[in-house]
Amino acid sequence: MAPARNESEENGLTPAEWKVMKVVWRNRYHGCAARDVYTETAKTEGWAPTTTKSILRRLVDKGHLTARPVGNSHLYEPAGSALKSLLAAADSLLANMLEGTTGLVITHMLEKSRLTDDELARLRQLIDDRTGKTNVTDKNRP
Amino acid sequence: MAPARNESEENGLTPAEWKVMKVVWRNRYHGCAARDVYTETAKTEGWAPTTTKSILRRLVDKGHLTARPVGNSHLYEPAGSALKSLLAAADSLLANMLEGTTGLVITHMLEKSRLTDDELARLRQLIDDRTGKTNVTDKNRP
DNA sequence: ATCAAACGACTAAATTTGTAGTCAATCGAT
DNA sequence: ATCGATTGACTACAAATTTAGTCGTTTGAT
Repeated sequence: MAPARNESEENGLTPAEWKVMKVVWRNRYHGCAARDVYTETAKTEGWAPTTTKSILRRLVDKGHLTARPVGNSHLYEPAGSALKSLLAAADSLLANMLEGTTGLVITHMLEKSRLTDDELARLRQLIDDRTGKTNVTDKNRP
Repeated sequence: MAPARNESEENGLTPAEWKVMKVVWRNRYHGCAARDVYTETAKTEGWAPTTTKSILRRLVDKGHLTARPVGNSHLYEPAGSALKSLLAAADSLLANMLEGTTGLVITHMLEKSRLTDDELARLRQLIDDRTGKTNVTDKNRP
């Protein structure tokens, strides 16, 4: 016998749920009707409208979205910020790092990203702040 | 009716699978017997030996591990590098980024990591190389 | 007022994941 | 040679995920 419970660590979204959440987050200031989401996911994912609607309902159940009744339909709004979910996903990636991989993975992400000069500068500042305070190879010290 | 196939984008590991893979990767040079893995996961996860063995078998089925028969048991070895899987996981994190989040997420990861000075230096070099080549706010240019 | 379109609730089914039991074969110690 | 421990193969089964259908109700156009 086997009880099963998962939820990908804690607040985890499934891949399909991410796709829906991304649409809602993008439209976070007006909020989304189900239709706004499924017209898009129909194009991008080829999903039937009902598929998207099912996922929306589950996201509400799980507390990732709020649904306010408006007319005959609902207005869906994110319950939390995209950033919070992304940071949580980043944390669970970090949790899987092995010895010596972290730097390489962060490097890889940096390479694949188009950061603005401002973002790069901030990152560089952070690196400067941290250099010398860690885990040094510690050969020669005055 | 509904066919379902998932696999978390492509090569994705489930959370339980990551836990097993991490043990095998850590012992990648000797290889692991099932027992090596389940003594550890029993401690760290509280799993029954059979649970771990099931996951090992599934990982072989999915091609993430190879199993070479040795005596009465098998020697499990990673079919791919940990780094490769981590980079794939990083890519699917990147795929979920929204406008303006990437820098913050990378910053967050950097903050949470203990990189060596060497790694920090490499990262800094990369940042320097990239600064000025992107997405500039583009106000003043000589 | 009528009626088609659309909505959300409910239902459904294949698959995957998590978790573990059973069991025949085998290895190792006696 | 015998027998207990261990192994991997197979089985089990609940919960979660993906994907979508049905249907009563509401709405908007006529």
